[in-house]
This record gives sequence, C-alpha cells and structure tokens, in this order.
Amino acid sequence: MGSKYLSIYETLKKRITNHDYPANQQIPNEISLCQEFDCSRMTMKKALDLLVQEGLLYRKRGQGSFVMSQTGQSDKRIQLQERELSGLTRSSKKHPTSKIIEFKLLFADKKKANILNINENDPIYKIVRLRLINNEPYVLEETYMSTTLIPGITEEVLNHSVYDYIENTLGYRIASAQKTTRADVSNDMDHKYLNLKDIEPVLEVEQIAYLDNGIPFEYSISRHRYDLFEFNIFSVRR
Amino acid sequence: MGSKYLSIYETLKKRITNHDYPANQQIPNEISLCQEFDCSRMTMKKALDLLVQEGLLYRKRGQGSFVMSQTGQSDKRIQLQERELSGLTRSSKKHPTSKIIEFKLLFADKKKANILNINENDPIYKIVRLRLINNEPYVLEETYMSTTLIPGITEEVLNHSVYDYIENTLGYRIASAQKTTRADVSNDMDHKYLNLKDIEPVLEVEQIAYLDNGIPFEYSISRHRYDLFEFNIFSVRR
DNA sequence: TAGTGGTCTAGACCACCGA
DNA sequence: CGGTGGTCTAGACCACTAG
Repeated sequence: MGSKYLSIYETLKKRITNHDYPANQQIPNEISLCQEFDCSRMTMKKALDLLVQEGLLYRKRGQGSFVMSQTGQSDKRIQLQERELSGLTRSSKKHPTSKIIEFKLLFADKKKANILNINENDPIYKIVRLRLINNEPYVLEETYMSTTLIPGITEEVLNHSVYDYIENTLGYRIASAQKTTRADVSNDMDHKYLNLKDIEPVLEVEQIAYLDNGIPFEYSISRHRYDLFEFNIFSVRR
Repeated sequence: MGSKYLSIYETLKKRITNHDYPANQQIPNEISLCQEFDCSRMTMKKALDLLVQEGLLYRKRGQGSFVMSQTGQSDKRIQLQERELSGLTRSSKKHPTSKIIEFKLLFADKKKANILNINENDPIYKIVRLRLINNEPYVLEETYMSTTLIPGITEEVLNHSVYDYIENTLGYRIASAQKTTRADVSNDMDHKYLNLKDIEPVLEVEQIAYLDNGIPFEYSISRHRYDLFEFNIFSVRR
C-alpha cells in the first residue's frame, strides 16, 4: 500500500543492495534521514527496523546504523525465503510448470478436519501436483482444502494459480502460514516423480496457510528434491 | 530490557496461552487495553504486533483483534523455533550433554575467511562436537571461530557453553544469525556418530552468527538426525 | 454512522557510546 | 560532553467493516 514507512524502506533497501550505502559502513543518522524523507523519527525507525529484521542493517544505541556485511551464500540450490508464502511461484525467476498427478474429493479425516477447522467427514479436495522447471521435477506437492470455503477449484485453476484464484476470484486475502521443515527418507512416490534414488532424501515442508480472518484454508505437504532446495532465515534477537 | 511494550506483550501472551483469551475470540480493542495497561496506542500496537508475528493473534482494521486457532502440531520431533539463535541449548527442556570429537587450530581457507570476515590463513578454531540427550546422539556440530576475535576457548568452555563464555566472559553481545536449512544424504561421520543407516538422511543447518557490532563470529554446520528434529516458522505477509 | 485498527507526527526522556 | 538510537506519549487523520 502507500504507507510512507514502506516506501522509505524500499528506497533504503535499494541503496544497500546497490552499494550506494557500502557494506560495513555507517549510514546517516535518523535525524538526517528524517529530513531527507520528510518524516518523523518514529516513521523512520519503522522503516529501518524492517531492514534490521532482514539482516541488511544493524543498529547500536550511542553509535549509529551500519550496513551488514553481505556474505556470498552462493549455493546451487533454489533459496526459499522465510517470508514467501507460496512455495515456488515467487521465489524462482523462471516460470514453473505444474503437472496434476491426482485431483479428487475426500471426506476429511480427523487430523485434516482439525487442521482446517472443519468437521470430520466434511468434503475436501485432495490435490497432488508435480512442479517442474525446464521440465525437471522439483517438488511434489500434496494439498488439502475445504470445498465449502474454497469452492470452484478446477483443473484450469490448478494449472494457473490457486492463490490468484483465492485472492482475485474469491476475493479473500491470504495472510500468513505456519511451516514445519524436516528431512525425510524418500518414498516410492518421490522415486517415481522426483527421479530420486533410494538413498536420496527429500526436504519436506508441511504448511498450514491462513486467510486474514484467521481461518486456515490450506494444508499442504511439499516434498522437495534435497539437492535443489534450501531454506533461508535471518533471525534477530529481541 | 524493562520496556513497557515487552512486558505488555508477555502478559498478553500468557493470557492467550492460558486461554484467558479463548481461541478464535476477539480480544479487547486497543483503547481498552491502553487503559488497562496505562499506555499509548503506539505502545500497545507494538506489543500486539509481536503477537501477530508469532501467529498468536490476527488483526483486521474495522473489525478487531482475534486469537488465532492453535493447531496441535504434535510431532515427536524436537521443534526448533526460528527465533532460537543457539541450536539446542534453549529449545530443549532436558539438559543436553556434549562430547568433543575434534578441537584444533587451522589456517582459515578462503571460504571461511570470507564468511568470518578475516584474512585467508588467519588462525581459527575447528570444533566438532556431538550433542546428546539422555546419551542419545542428536546433532553433530562443526564450528569455526576466529581465535583473535574469540580468544581463550578451551575444552572446559566447550563443555559448558560457548555462548555464555562469549557474552559473560568476553562481554560481547550475540545479536543475530543467518541460517540455511537443507536435507542431505548422511555421510560416514553421520553414520558413526549419529548412528544413522546409509539410507537415513540428515537435516543440515548452516549458520553464520553475528555480534551486535555486525561482526560474524561463528560459522557452523549442524547435522541433525532427520527423525528427531524439525524447524518451525510462522510467516506473516506485510 | 460508530467502532475498529493503520499510520504519522512533534516532541520528550532516557541509555549508551566515544572523546 | 554531544551524538546516537530506544521508547513513549497524546493526539490526529484515515481506511475499513459493520449495522
């Protein structure tokens, strides 16, 4: 949206990534920045704190604000950022394609009913999709959603984007997700669709995604090729 | 430390986890809470926003603030939270023990020098430790630190807590960490020390930890038993 | 329209740092 | 000591939701 602190944040972020503000160097203090951007200190601090959360800045009382040294981190894998809500769509530059392996209706079992906050035996979709980039399989994704909350899912929607459909056609807003990441031994499905050998593991991400009214609308389990994906987090102490 | 917004945050967090504020229910609006806690709206919002970041609350303009439904999430694995900076120490209730596998000095290679922001061939510690709980191996941890920045590491320090030593003896403050998580095929070391079979993978976490002056002081690679660990993240859209 | 949260301000006081 | 960022305030205006 057009909030002032967000546009300041974006401008400053560009300056850091462009090295207009060099690595390990001090940036102007809050007062100067407030003058440059014509804002109050509270607003500037809000913008700067976002950069601290992302690991682009650190700040010390009595000293100033400094650009963090950017460590190379050049692995061959696709880097998934903590902030991403949809698995692939936004993280990769190349357009991923998607192949539907399974698409059917089920009665919700106890676990899925509990997670999706519906009753046992309520109808749900089960969607299994293989995601590919350049025809290379990357992720095997199993998704469950309530047919009542998210009506009208079709193969066409699946081939385009479920998240677009939910936000633009149904008019909901996707707000947050709880994710759990683990390693696992690959199973027959993984071998078949991800072309993995017995010994090769997967990186599994279990996700519960929420609308902005707090309702969980999606439960998914994504199994990623271990050699092509990794997760990135920057964590700051409070 | 004693900031008002943090103590309000802690109080409200207790109310949510105790179900004094029931799941899925609206909590009092900002104005009422400001009166109860004798603070301004800005301060209250700062406290409430922390709860939103942690997935305990969601808030909607025009409607109110609501407790999020708490999904069970009862896996048998140890849950590592995004916020934790030290691997095991704080996340597990039981006191972990630690066995030193290797402890020696090395000349930094190019990669480690770059990561630790020192010169190639500067002296560094190499520390390999096996972490155990109830004598069961959990994690095999490889750590590198500059001997100049972090002098005085001994076996005794390693057996106690390196982080305590850095903060309490050396007087530094540990501020943040960049973490990358991936799955990997287990190697001979993993087989030997983590008692894994060939087919069983590890969850690897590569970490660069920083002091509050922005200096990277530690580079580590932790290989976790795949069946005992998982990572938890709650991510909120901006 | 009344009630909610989101943003922004101008100023204040304080804790911390370095000289 | 002067300069930095951390916190807090009291009030303002606005955007959104509901009835």
